[in-house]
Amino acid sequence: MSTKEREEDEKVSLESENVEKKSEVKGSVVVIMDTPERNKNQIATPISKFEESPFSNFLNNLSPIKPVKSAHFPQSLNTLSFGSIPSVFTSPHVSSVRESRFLRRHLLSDPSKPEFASDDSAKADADEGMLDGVNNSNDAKESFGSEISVVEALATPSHGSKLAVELSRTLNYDSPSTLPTGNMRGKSLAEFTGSSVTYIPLVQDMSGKGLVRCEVNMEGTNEIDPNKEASGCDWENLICDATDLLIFDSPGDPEAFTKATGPHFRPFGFVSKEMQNMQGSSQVSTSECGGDGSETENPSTQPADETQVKEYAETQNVKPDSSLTNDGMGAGQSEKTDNEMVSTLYRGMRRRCLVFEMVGSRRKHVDEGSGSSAVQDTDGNLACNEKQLVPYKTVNESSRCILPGIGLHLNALAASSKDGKVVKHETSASGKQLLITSGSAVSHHPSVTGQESLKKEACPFLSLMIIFCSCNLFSLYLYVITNCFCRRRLEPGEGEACKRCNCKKSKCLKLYCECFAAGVYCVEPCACQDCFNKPIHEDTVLATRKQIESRNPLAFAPKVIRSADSVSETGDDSSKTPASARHKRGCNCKKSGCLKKYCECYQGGVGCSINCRCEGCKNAFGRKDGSVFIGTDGDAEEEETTEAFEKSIVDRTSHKNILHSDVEQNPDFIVPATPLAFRRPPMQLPLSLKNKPPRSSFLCIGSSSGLFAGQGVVGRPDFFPPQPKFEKPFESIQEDEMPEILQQGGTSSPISGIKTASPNRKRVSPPHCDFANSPGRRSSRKLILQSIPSFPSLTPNP
DNA sequence: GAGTTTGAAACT
DNA sequence: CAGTTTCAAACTC
Repeated sequence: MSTKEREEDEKVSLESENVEKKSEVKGSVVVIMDTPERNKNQIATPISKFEESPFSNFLNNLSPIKPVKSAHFPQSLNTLSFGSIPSVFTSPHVSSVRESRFLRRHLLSDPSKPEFASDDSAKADADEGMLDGVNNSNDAKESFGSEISVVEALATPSHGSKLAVELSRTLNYDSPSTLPTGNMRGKSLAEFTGSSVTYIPLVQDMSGKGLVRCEVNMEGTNEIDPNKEASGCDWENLICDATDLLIFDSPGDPEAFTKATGPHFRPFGFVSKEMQNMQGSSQVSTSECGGDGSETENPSTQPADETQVKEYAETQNVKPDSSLTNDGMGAGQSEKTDNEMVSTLYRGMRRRCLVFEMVGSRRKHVDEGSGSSAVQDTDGNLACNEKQLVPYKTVNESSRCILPGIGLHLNALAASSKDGKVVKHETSASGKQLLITSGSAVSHHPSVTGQESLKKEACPFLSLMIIFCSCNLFSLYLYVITNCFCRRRLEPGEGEACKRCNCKKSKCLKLYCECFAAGVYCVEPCACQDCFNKPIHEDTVLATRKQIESRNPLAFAPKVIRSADSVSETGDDSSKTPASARHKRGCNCKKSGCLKKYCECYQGGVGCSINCRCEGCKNAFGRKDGSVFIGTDGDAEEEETTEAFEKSIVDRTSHKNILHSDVEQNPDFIVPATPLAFRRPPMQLPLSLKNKPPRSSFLCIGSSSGLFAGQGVVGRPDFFPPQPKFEKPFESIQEDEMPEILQQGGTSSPISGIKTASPNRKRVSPPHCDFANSPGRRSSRKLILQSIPSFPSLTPNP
């Protein structure tokens, strides 16, 4: 080519660039993008325009962050952030409500609407922005769920967190892929990366870390990921936590929740499960099941699809996900592009995993390329990411499936719960402690594998949060933080509660399996053989479950029914009710005298009842003949004990704490937590039946508390027999997550009848935490959850 | 950790 | 519904 030709070409390119710039500025979808390089160059101009905008100034003023290049900043905001930002702040309510609807939407919207985004940014309020945000949040949630595949889950978890994740992801990862549709995409990598990069600085700045990196990225890097990852800001932790909280808290929309939590939960998605998963995850970044959690959610749901899609995308350069791009990508796409495309695709395919996948892909790039400094940033983070990636890449489907994202989350929790120290470790390592400082912090672990990656992504999110906080969203921010604390506290207890089975012949598809019976998937800690109780085999699990339920509709209902009138945990009430609890079916003990855990009544911490056919009943909680007080009717005594017990509880800041203490006193206590897990009742199950097991982790929490209160009152105080296995799950979780409504909600479950009987029904309606109140009410939780957003009224209402 | 006991779950 | 078998947890050593 002669120089002349070159010049001409350059001219052409410049023109095209200008066109692009204009289009970008306008937010038009169609942008002519050629090569990444050009894009890089191009980025500057458009940005400059924005720099001067009042909005950008506003941002600059608001946040301590000082964009290395202000120009970038605005742009990033336009493309990425603002579309997504709203989502973050859109209170959980919004997310919960709208998530399902918009999940896919944001992909489209974001890309197409730079303007839109900008407008949104300008107007924090814009509904559209909120919606998009929601959409983003959805994705984030999902992804988050996978990571969390931690906790959500406190499962679940595990909703809100996803929002944050989503947000971050959209900002960081999504933006590149999603922003502009069509041509944008082709070129986008460069630009997007640029934009994303620009965005990153903001986040990093927030953390005070990586301006340099940002710049580096800006200059040349196609690899957004490294930077982003590298950005390991303190905020990450916060975000993660927040996300977790959000996730868990916002069970509101069942669908959204389901999506967010992931398919896993549908069948069993129990809170307890999540908890377990979380624990596992934290412990195991490497472990297949637990560790995978972060990755897993999607895998479980669509492992095969993912891989296939990914391969397809890579080989074909085709974007499987139509939503992502209208136009094909540029012919000369870099691998990154492909990867991102793929990731994007994944996103469409499986939302939750996206984040992780994204990370993985990026990481992949990084690995391929010279090790990016970014990675170094936080060893822990990196390690985590790698771990995630490894499983993701190498691990076959099964391994991935093992842990749904949520599951991972839960595992993390569990781990944390098990070993609070461990959790702390993680948190400390990442420097996340900001929020976690509280002693309860334990929980945070969820972060470990999945979370960290998420966290990194979240950084942008945080920055945005900060900005918005300034905009009267601060309250929301605080709320998130608060939730984080709460959540974490719970986690420990919950995590411990995780059930572990040792099934060898039942394939964990029979009620012999505690995990299955509890409505949770088996996790790493389980020593089961030929286990089918995993997200991978979701269909099988569901089918089996249905079958069992067809025989016995109450098969998965809590074995111990408590009809406590409980009062609010806060417990001022004298009414703290005694809880009357009984075993659903009664025991049939003949040799144990109902004094050992062989006896389900005893195990459940309840006395034997008329329903029992036991012989020589000596149940410490109450004999069949009623000689011992127990639960059912002897309110007076019970109340006293109960009150005392509750007092102790009340003193404790959170239920978790309670659990902790209880656990300490009585190790067994922990166990129950797992069962909670029913984060979600089996999807298809009729509400009436399914409701009982508190489906959502949140629910479980609430319910658990209720149960807890009831039980605690009755049996525990003095002699702690074994903690009721059944109820533990519920107990562990409690927390604020359960809105009263939920509790009150319906008593569709068979149990309800009993509950109603309880003496003190007076429900004071403490704001949140009434879980304790009505064990029975839980049954209808499912419905309630749907209708009610987990997040109370926090509504930030910007 | 292996073996025994126990009672629920599953089967007939 | 009752009897038997299977199963895995709980328990013991």
